[in-house]
Amino acid sequence: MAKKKEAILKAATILFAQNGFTETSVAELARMTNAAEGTIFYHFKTKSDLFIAILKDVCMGITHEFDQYMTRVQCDNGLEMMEKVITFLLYLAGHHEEWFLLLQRHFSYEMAYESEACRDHLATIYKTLLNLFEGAIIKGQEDGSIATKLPTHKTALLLFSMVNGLIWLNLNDLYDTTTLYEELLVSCRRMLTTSN
Amino acid sequence: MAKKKEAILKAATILFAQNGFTETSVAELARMTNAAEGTIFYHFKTKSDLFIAILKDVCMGITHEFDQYMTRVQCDNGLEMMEKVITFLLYLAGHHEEWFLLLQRHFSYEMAYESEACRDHLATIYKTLLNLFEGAIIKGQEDGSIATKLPTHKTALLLFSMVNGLIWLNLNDLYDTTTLYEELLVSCRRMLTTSN
DNA sequence: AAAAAACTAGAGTGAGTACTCAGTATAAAA
DNA sequence: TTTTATACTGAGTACTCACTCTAGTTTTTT
Repeated sequence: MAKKKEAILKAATILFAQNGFTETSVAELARMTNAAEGTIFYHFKTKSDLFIAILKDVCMGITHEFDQYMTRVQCDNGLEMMEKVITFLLYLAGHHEEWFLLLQRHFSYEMAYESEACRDHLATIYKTLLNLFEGAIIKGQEDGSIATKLPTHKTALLLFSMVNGLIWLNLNDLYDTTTLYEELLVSCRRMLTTSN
Repeated sequence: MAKKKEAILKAATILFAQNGFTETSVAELARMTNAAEGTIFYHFKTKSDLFIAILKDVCMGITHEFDQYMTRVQCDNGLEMMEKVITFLLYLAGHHEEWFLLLQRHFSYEMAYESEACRDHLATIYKTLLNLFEGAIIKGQEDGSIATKLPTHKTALLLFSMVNGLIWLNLNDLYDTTTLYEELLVSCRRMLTTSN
Protein backbone atom coordinates (compact mmCIF):
# COMPACT_ATOMS: atom_id res chain seq x y z
CA MET A 1 0.00 0.00 0.00
CA ALA A 2 1.00 3.59 -0.67
CA LYS A 3 3.48 2.59 -3.33
CA LYS A 4 3.74 6.15 -4.59
CA LYS A 5 4.79 7.38 -1.16
CA GLU A 6 7.93 5.27 -1.30
CA ALA A 7 8.67 6.40 -4.86
CA ILE A 8 8.26 10.05 -3.88
CA LEU A 9 10.56 9.62 -0.90
CA LYS A 10 13.29 7.95 -2.91
CA ALA A 11 13.10 10.39 -5.81
CA ALA A 12 13.11 13.37 -3.46
CA THR A 13 16.19 12.00 -1.69
CA ILE A 14 18.13 12.06 -4.94
CA LEU A 15 16.73 15.39 -6.13
CA PHE A 16 17.31 17.17 -2.81
CA ALA A 17 20.80 15.70 -2.59
CA GLN A 18 21.82 16.56 -6.13
CA ASN A 19 20.04 19.86 -6.71
CA GLY A 20 19.16 21.07 -3.23
CA PHE A 21 15.93 21.50 -1.30
CA THR A 22 14.97 25.00 -2.43
CA GLU A 23 16.19 24.31 -5.95
CA THR A 24 13.86 21.31 -6.28
CA SER A 25 10.21 22.17 -6.92
CA VAL A 26 7.31 20.00 -5.90
CA ALA A 27 6.18 20.13 -9.53
CA GLU A 28 9.47 18.64 -10.69
CA LEU A 29 9.25 15.93 -8.06
CA ALA A 30 5.71 15.11 -9.21
CA ARG A 31 6.89 14.84 -12.80
CA MET A 32 9.75 12.51 -11.83
CA THR A 33 7.46 10.14 -9.94
CA ASN A 34 4.46 10.29 -12.30
CA ALA A 35 2.39 11.46 -9.38
CA ALA A 36 0.00 14.36 -9.08
CA GLU A 37 1.22 17.28 -7.03
CA GLY A 38 -1.66 16.67 -4.66
CA THR A 39 -0.42 13.15 -3.98
CA ILE A 40 2.82 14.51 -2.56
CA PHE A 41 0.95 16.74 -0.14
CA TYR A 42 -1.40 13.91 0.70
CA HIS A 43 1.52 11.84 1.99
CA PHE A 44 3.66 14.68 3.36
CA LYS A 45 2.00 17.69 4.95
CA THR A 46 4.61 20.15 3.69
CA LYS A 47 7.78 20.09 1.62
CA SER A 48 9.78 20.44 4.84
CA ASP A 49 8.02 17.43 6.31
CA LEU A 50 9.13 15.46 3.30
CA PHE A 51 12.71 16.53 3.95
CA ILE A 52 12.53 15.37 7.55
CA ALA A 53 11.04 12.06 6.45
CA ILE A 54 14.00 11.66 4.10
CA LEU A 55 16.45 12.40 6.90
CA LYS A 56 14.76 9.77 9.04
CA ASP A 57 15.05 7.30 6.17
CA VAL A 58 18.75 8.12 5.74
CA CYS A 59 19.29 7.73 9.47
CA MET A 60 17.69 4.29 9.41
CA GLY A 61 19.63 3.38 6.29
CA ILE A 62 22.98 4.23 7.85
CA THR A 63 22.13 2.37 11.04
CA HIS A 64 21.08 -0.64 8.99
CA GLU A 65 24.25 -0.63 6.86
CA PHE A 66 26.28 -0.23 10.02
CA ASP A 67 24.62 -3.23 11.68
CA GLN A 68 25.19 -5.35 8.59
CA TYR A 69 28.81 -4.28 8.57
CA MET A 70 29.35 -5.12 12.20
CA THR A 71 28.18 -8.72 11.75
CA ARG A 72 30.16 -9.16 8.54
CA VAL A 73 33.49 -7.89 9.81
CA GLN A 74 35.51 -9.76 12.38
CA CYS A 75 38.81 -8.39 13.67
CA ASP A 76 40.56 -8.97 16.96
CA ASN A 77 42.81 -5.93 16.61
CA GLY A 78 41.68 -2.35 17.32
CA LEU A 79 43.98 -0.77 14.75
CA GLU A 80 42.76 -3.21 12.13
CA MET A 81 39.21 -2.40 13.09
CA MET A 82 39.88 1.31 12.56
CA GLU A 83 41.03 0.57 9.04
CA LYS A 84 37.86 -1.40 8.45
CA VAL A 85 35.78 1.48 9.81
CA ILE A 86 37.43 3.93 7.43
CA THR A 87 36.96 1.51 4.55
CA PHE A 88 33.33 1.14 5.56
CA LEU A 89 32.77 4.91 5.54
CA LEU A 90 34.36 5.23 2.10
CA TYR A 91 32.24 2.32 0.92
CA LEU A 92 29.09 3.99 2.24
CA ALA A 93 29.98 7.27 0.56
CA GLY A 94 30.50 5.42 -2.70
CA HIS A 95 27.31 3.38 -2.59
CA HIS A 96 25.05 6.04 -1.12
CA GLU A 97 26.35 9.27 -2.54
CA GLU A 98 22.90 10.86 -2.01
CA TRP A 99 23.11 10.32 1.73
CA PHE A 100 26.40 12.14 2.07
CA LEU A 101 25.42 14.89 -0.32
CA LEU A 102 22.35 15.49 1.82
CA LEU A 103 24.35 15.44 5.04
CA GLN A 104 26.86 17.90 3.64
CA ARG A 105 24.31 20.43 2.44
CA HIS A 106 24.00 23.40 4.73
CA PHE A 107 20.28 23.21 4.38
CA SER A 108 20.16 20.21 6.70
CA TYR A 109 21.73 22.21 9.48
CA GLU A 110 19.60 25.26 8.85
CA MET A 111 16.51 23.10 9.16
CA ALA A 112 17.95 21.51 12.30
CA TYR A 113 17.79 24.97 13.78
CA GLU A 114 13.98 24.96 13.53
CA SER A 115 13.02 21.31 13.66
CA GLU A 116 13.73 19.10 16.63
CA ALA A 117 13.13 15.95 14.60
CA CYS A 118 15.74 17.09 12.13
CA ARG A 119 18.18 17.81 14.92
CA ASP A 120 17.58 14.37 16.43
CA HIS A 121 18.17 12.52 13.19
CA LEU A 122 21.39 14.39 12.48
CA ALA A 123 22.62 13.77 16.01
CA THR A 124 21.87 10.05 15.71
CA ILE A 125 23.72 9.80 12.41
CA TYR A 126 26.86 11.50 13.68
CA LYS A 127 26.76 9.59 16.94
CA THR A 128 26.57 6.33 15.04
CA LEU A 129 29.50 7.24 12.81
CA LEU A 130 31.67 8.68 15.58
CA ASN A 131 30.97 5.66 17.80
CA LEU A 132 32.50 3.48 15.12
CA PHE A 133 35.73 5.45 15.36
CA GLU A 134 35.74 5.65 19.13
CA GLY A 135 34.97 1.96 19.51
CA ALA A 136 37.95 1.02 17.39
CA ILE A 137 40.28 3.30 19.34
CA ILE A 138 39.17 1.99 22.71
CA LYS A 139 39.54 -1.58 21.54
CA GLY A 140 43.00 -0.81 20.19
CA GLN A 141 44.09 0.80 23.43
CA GLU A 142 43.03 -2.34 25.27
CA ASP A 143 44.75 -4.83 22.99
CA GLY A 144 47.83 -2.66 22.62
CA SER A 145 47.62 -2.05 18.89
CA ILE A 146 46.89 1.66 19.47
CA ALA A 147 49.37 3.67 21.50
CA THR A 148 48.08 7.25 21.36
CA LYS A 149 47.38 8.93 24.65
CA LEU A 150 45.31 11.75 23.20
CA PRO A 151 41.68 11.84 24.37
CA THR A 152 39.69 9.13 22.60
CA HIS A 153 36.82 11.37 21.58
CA LYS A 154 39.09 14.01 20.11
CA THR A 155 41.14 11.49 18.18
CA ALA A 156 37.95 9.99 16.79
CA LEU A 157 36.80 13.44 15.70
CA LEU A 158 40.07 14.21 13.96
CA LEU A 159 40.03 10.96 12.04
CA PHE A 160 36.38 11.38 11.16
CA SER A 161 37.14 14.90 9.99
CA MET A 162 39.85 13.69 7.69
CA VAL A 163 37.74 10.95 6.12
CA ASN A 164 34.67 13.19 5.94
CA GLY A 165 36.79 15.95 4.44
CA LEU A 166 38.04 13.60 1.75
CA ILE A 167 34.51 12.48 0.95
CA TRP A 168 33.57 16.14 0.69
CA LEU A 169 36.39 16.85 -1.76
CA ASN A 170 35.29 13.84 -3.76
CA LEU A 171 31.62 14.76 -3.92
CA ASN A 172 32.47 18.26 -5.07
CA ASP A 173 34.69 16.91 -7.84
CA LEU A 174 37.75 18.62 -6.36
CA TYR A 175 39.81 15.46 -6.07
CA ASP A 176 39.41 11.77 -6.77
CA THR A 177 40.01 10.37 -3.33
CA THR A 178 40.18 6.71 -4.33
CA THR A 179 43.80 7.43 -5.22
CA LEU A 180 44.42 8.52 -1.63
CA TYR A 181 43.23 5.33 0.03
CA GLU A 182 46.63 3.82 0.90
CA GLU A 183 48.07 7.13 2.13
CA LEU A 184 44.99 7.69 4.26
CA LEU A 185 45.43 4.37 6.03
CA VAL A 186 49.16 4.97 6.57
CA SER A 187 48.47 8.41 8.04
CA CYS A 188 45.82 6.99 10.29
CA ARG A 189 48.21 4.34 11.55
CA ARG A 190 50.84 6.98 12.27
CA MET A 191 48.36 9.01 14.26
CA LEU A 192 47.33 6.05 16.36
CA THR A 193 50.56 4.12 16.90
CA THR A 194 52.67 7.05 18.12
CA SER A 195 52.54 7.96 21.78
CA ASN A 196 54.89 10.94 22.10
CA MET B 1 33.23 55.68 -6.83
CA ALA B 2 30.26 53.34 -6.90
CA LYS B 3 30.05 53.07 -3.16
CA LYS B 4 26.76 51.19 -3.34
CA LYS B 5 28.29 48.57 -5.57
CA GLU B 6 30.76 47.74 -2.83
CA ALA B 7 28.01 47.70 -0.21
CA ILE B 8 25.90 45.37 -2.35
CA LEU B 9 28.83 43.03 -2.89
CA LYS B 10 29.68 42.83 0.80
CA ALA B 11 26.10 42.40 1.94
CA ALA B 12 25.47 39.73 -0.68
CA THR B 13 28.58 37.85 0.44
CA ILE B 14 27.18 37.53 3.92
CA LEU B 15 23.62 36.79 2.83
CA PHE B 16 24.64 34.17 0.27
CA ALA B 17 27.01 32.59 2.77
CA GLN B 18 24.55 32.50 5.65
CA ASN B 19 21.26 31.85 3.86
CA GLY B 20 22.27 30.55 0.47
CA PHE B 21 22.06 31.90 -3.05
CA THR B 22 18.58 30.70 -3.97
CA GLU B 23 17.28 31.49 -0.51
CA THR B 24 18.36 35.14 -0.78
CA SER B 25 16.12 37.35 -2.90
CA VAL B 26 17.29 40.43 -4.74
CA ALA B 27 14.55 42.38 -2.97
CA GLU B 28 16.00 41.37 0.41
CA LEU B 29 19.47 42.38 -0.70
CA ALA B 30 18.14 45.77 -1.85
CA ARG B 31 16.49 46.28 1.52
CA MET B 32 19.69 45.41 3.39
CA THR B 33 21.78 47.90 1.42
CA ASN B 34 19.21 50.70 1.16
CA ALA B 35 19.51 50.46 -2.58
CA ALA B 36 16.86 50.29 -5.27
CA GLU B 37 16.45 46.91 -6.89
CA GLY B 38 17.37 48.50 -10.19
CA THR B 39 20.73 49.60 -8.76
CA ILE B 40 21.69 45.98 -8.18
CA PHE B 41 20.96 45.09 -11.78
CA TYR B 42 22.70 48.27 -12.90
CA HIS B 43 25.95 47.01 -11.39
CA PHE B 44 25.50 43.27 -11.91
CA LYS B 45 23.80 41.98 -15.03
CA THR B 46 22.21 39.01 -13.26
CA LYS B 47 22.06 37.51 -9.80
CA SER B 48 24.50 34.82 -10.94
CA ASP B 49 26.92 37.48 -12.13
CA LEU B 50 26.83 38.95 -8.65
CA PHE B 51 27.70 35.56 -7.22
CA ILE B 52 30.70 35.21 -9.50
CA ALA B 53 31.85 38.73 -8.60
CA ILE B 54 31.68 37.68 -4.96
CA LEU B 55 33.74 34.59 -5.63
CA LYS B 56 36.34 36.73 -7.38
CA ASP B 57 36.37 39.03 -4.37
CA VAL B 58 36.82 36.09 -2.00
CA CYS B 59 39.60 34.74 -4.18
CA MET B 60 41.44 38.06 -4.05
CA GLY B 61 40.77 38.32 -0.33
CA ILE B 62 42.32 34.95 0.40
CA THR B 63 45.32 35.67 -1.81
CA HIS B 64 45.78 38.99 -0.04
CA GLU B 65 45.55 37.49 3.43
CA PHE B 66 47.95 34.79 2.34
CA ASP B 67 50.51 37.30 1.08
CA GLN B 68 50.27 39.28 4.30
CA TYR B 69 50.74 36.07 6.26
CA MET B 70 53.81 35.06 4.27
CA THR B 71 55.61 38.31 5.02
CA ARG B 72 54.60 38.29 8.67
CA VAL B 73 55.66 34.75 9.46
CA GLN B 74 59.27 33.72 9.46
CA CYS B 75 60.29 30.13 10.25
CA ASP B 76 63.34 28.19 9.20
CA ASN B 77 61.76 24.83 9.90
CA GLY B 78 59.32 23.07 7.55
CA LEU B 79 57.42 21.31 10.31
CA GLU B 80 57.06 24.56 12.19
CA MET B 81 55.86 26.20 9.02
CA MET B 82 53.18 23.54 8.62
CA GLU B 83 51.89 24.36 12.08
CA LYS B 84 51.79 28.02 11.13
CA VAL B 85 49.90 27.17 7.95
CA ILE B 86 47.28 25.23 9.88
CA THR B 87 46.99 28.04 12.41
CA PHE B 88 46.62 30.48 9.53
CA LEU B 89 43.79 28.45 7.98
CA LEU B 90 41.97 28.27 11.30
CA TYR B 91 42.51 32.00 11.75
CA LEU B 92 41.08 32.69 8.29
CA ALA B 93 38.05 30.50 9.00
CA GLY B 94 37.48 32.39 12.21
CA HIS B 95 37.86 35.89 10.80
CA HIS B 96 36.15 35.29 7.49
CA GLU B 97 33.45 32.80 8.27
CA GLU B 98 31.48 34.01 5.23
CA TRP B 99 34.26 32.98 2.87
CA PHE B 100 34.34 29.42 4.13
CA LEU B 101 30.59 29.12 4.34
CA LEU B 102 30.43 30.20 0.72
CA LEU B 103 33.15 27.78 -0.32
CA GLN B 104 31.45 24.93 1.47
CA ARG B 105 28.06 25.48 -0.11
CA HIS B 106 27.31 23.04 -2.86
CA PHE B 107 25.91 25.87 -4.90
CA SER B 108 29.42 27.11 -5.66
CA TYR B 109 30.33 23.81 -7.28
CA GLU B 110 27.07 23.55 -9.15
CA MET B 111 27.66 26.99 -10.63
CA ALA B 112 31.24 25.96 -11.44
CA TYR B 113 29.68 23.37 -13.70
CA GLU B 114 28.20 26.10 -15.90
CA SER B 115 30.51 29.07 -15.43
CA GLU B 116 34.15 28.99 -16.39
CA ALA B 117 34.90 32.10 -14.33
CA CYS B 118 33.47 30.37 -11.28
CA ARG B 119 35.55 27.28 -11.97
CA ASP B 120 38.68 29.41 -12.31
CA HIS B 121 38.17 31.25 -9.05
CA LEU B 122 37.53 28.05 -7.13
CA ALA B 123 40.60 26.43 -8.67
CA THR B 124 42.74 29.42 -7.74
CA ILE B 125 41.52 29.38 -4.16
CA TYR B 126 42.21 25.69 -3.62
CA LYS B 127 45.53 25.91 -5.40
CA THR B 128 46.57 28.76 -3.11
CA LEU B 129 45.58 26.87 0.02
CA LEU B 130 47.05 23.54 -1.05
CA ASN B 131 50.30 25.23 -2.09
CA LEU B 132 50.68 26.44 1.47
CA PHE B 133 50.59 22.86 2.70
CA GLU B 134 52.81 21.48 -0.03
CA GLY B 135 55.36 24.27 0.40
CA ALA B 136 55.73 23.50 4.09
CA ILE B 137 56.16 19.77 3.43
CA ILE B 138 58.80 20.30 0.75
CA LYS B 139 60.69 22.71 2.97
CA GLY B 140 60.50 20.25 5.85
CA GLN B 141 61.78 17.40 3.69
CA GLU B 142 64.77 19.55 2.74
CA ASP B 143 65.67 20.70 6.23
CA GLY B 144 65.00 17.29 7.74
CA SER B 145 62.16 18.27 10.06
CA ILE B 146 59.70 16.20 8.02
CA ALA B 147 60.43 12.54 7.47
CA THR B 148 57.42 11.18 5.61
CA LYS B 149 58.09 9.53 2.27
CA LEU B 150 54.49 9.62 1.12
CA PRO B 151 53.88 11.70 -2.02
CA THR B 152 53.95 15.40 -1.14
CA HIS B 153 50.76 16.30 -2.94
CA LYS B 154 48.79 13.49 -1.33
CA THR B 155 50.04 14.31 2.15
CA ALA B 156 49.11 17.95 1.61
CA LEU B 157 45.61 16.89 0.55
CA LEU B 158 45.15 14.67 3.59
CA LEU B 159 46.20 17.42 5.98
CA PHE B 160 44.06 19.97 4.19
CA SER B 161 41.13 17.55 4.34
CA MET B 162 41.50 17.19 8.07
CA VAL B 163 41.67 20.93 8.74
CA ASN B 164 38.94 21.70 6.23
CA GLY B 165 36.81 18.94 7.72
CA LEU B 166 37.20 20.46 11.17
CA ILE B 167 36.23 23.89 9.88
CA TRP B 168 33.21 22.29 8.28
CA LEU B 169 32.17 20.65 11.57
CA ASN B 170 32.62 24.00 13.28
CA LEU B 171 30.60 26.03 10.78
CA ASN B 172 27.74 23.55 11.00
CA ASP B 173 27.71 23.77 14.78
CA LEU B 174 28.50 20.07 15.09
CA TYR B 175 31.60 20.56 17.21
CA ASP B 176 33.60 23.43 18.65
CA THR B 177 36.93 22.78 17.03
CA THR B 178 38.93 25.31 19.03
CA THR B 179 39.14 22.63 21.71
CA LEU B 180 40.83 20.35 19.18
CA TYR B 181 43.68 22.68 18.30
CA GLU B 182 46.46 21.00 20.28
CA GLU B 183 45.46 17.49 19.26
CA LEU B 184 45.30 18.57 15.64
CA LEU B 185 48.90 19.80 15.74
CA VAL B 186 50.11 16.67 17.51
CA SER B 187 48.38 14.47 14.92
CA CYS B 188 49.87 16.49 12.13
CA ARG B 189 53.35 16.12 13.59
CA ARG B 190 52.89 12.37 13.88
CA MET B 191 51.83 12.14 10.26
CA LEU B 192 54.87 14.08 9.08
CA THR B 193 57.67 12.89 11.34
CA THR B 194 57.13 9.16 10.86
CA SER B 195 58.74 7.48 7.86
CA ASN B 196 57.67 3.84 8.11
C1' DA C 1 30.12 74.16 -17.17
C1' DA C 2 29.51 69.97 -19.73
C1' DA C 3 29.51 65.17 -19.91
C1' DA C 4 29.45 60.79 -17.99
C1' DA C 5 28.56 57.64 -14.60
C1' DA C 6 25.92 56.31 -10.36
C1' DC C 7 21.74 55.90 -8.48
C1' DT C 8 16.29 56.19 -7.49
C1' DA C 9 11.33 54.99 -7.56
C1' DG C 10 8.14 52.08 -8.79
C1' DA C 11 5.04 49.91 -11.88
C1' DG C 12 5.01 45.83 -14.63
C1' DT C 13 6.07 41.12 -16.72
C1' DG C 14 5.82 36.35 -17.05
C1' DA C 15 7.26 32.42 -15.14
C1' DG C 16 7.44 29.79 -11.12
C1' DT C 17 6.31 28.71 -6.16
C1' DA C 18 4.14 25.81 -2.25
C1' DC C 19 -0.03 24.43 -1.07
C1' DT C 20 -5.49 23.59 -1.23
C1' DC C 21 -9.59 21.32 -2.18
C1' DA C 22 -13.46 19.15 -4.20
C1' DG C 23 -13.85 15.18 -6.52
C1' DT C 24 -12.59 10.38 -8.30
C1' DA C 25 -10.50 5.83 -8.50
C1' DT C 26 -9.07 1.82 -5.99
C1' DA C 27 -8.38 -1.20 -2.69
C1' DA C 28 -9.57 -3.67 1.72
C1' DA C 29 -13.32 -4.68 5.22
C1' DA C 30 -18.11 -5.59 6.13
C1' DT D 1 -21.81 -6.79 -3.03
C1' DT D 2 -21.95 -2.92 -0.58
C1' DT D 3 -19.53 0.00 2.46
C1' DT D 4 -15.71 2.48 3.84
C1' DA D 5 -11.32 3.99 4.34
C1' DT D 6 -7.40 5.05 1.81
C1' DA D 7 -4.84 6.55 -2.33
C1' DC D 8 -4.72 9.64 -5.76
C1' DT D 9 -5.93 13.59 -9.06
C1' DG D 10 -5.30 18.20 -11.28
C1' DA D 11 -7.13 22.60 -11.88
C1' DG D 12 -7.05 26.58 -9.06
C1' DT D 13 -5.06 30.15 -5.51
C1' DA D 14 -2.38 33.62 -3.70
C1' DC D 15 2.10 34.82 -3.77
C1' DT D 16 7.19 35.43 -4.75
C1' DC D 17 10.81 35.47 -7.95
C1' DA D 18 14.45 37.66 -11.11
C1' DC D 19 14.50 41.00 -14.11
C1' DT D 20 12.98 45.18 -17.25
C1' DC D 21 11.76 49.74 -18.31
C1' DT D 22 11.18 54.55 -18.03
C1' DA D 23 12.15 58.86 -16.75
C1' DG D 24 14.24 61.16 -13.79
C1' DT D 25 17.95 63.02 -10.02
C1' DT D 26 22.37 63.15 -7.92
C1' DT D 27 27.25 62.70 -7.90
C1' DT D 28 31.77 62.51 -9.96
C1' DT D 29 35.07 63.38 -13.67
C1' DT D 30 36.80 66.18 -17.23
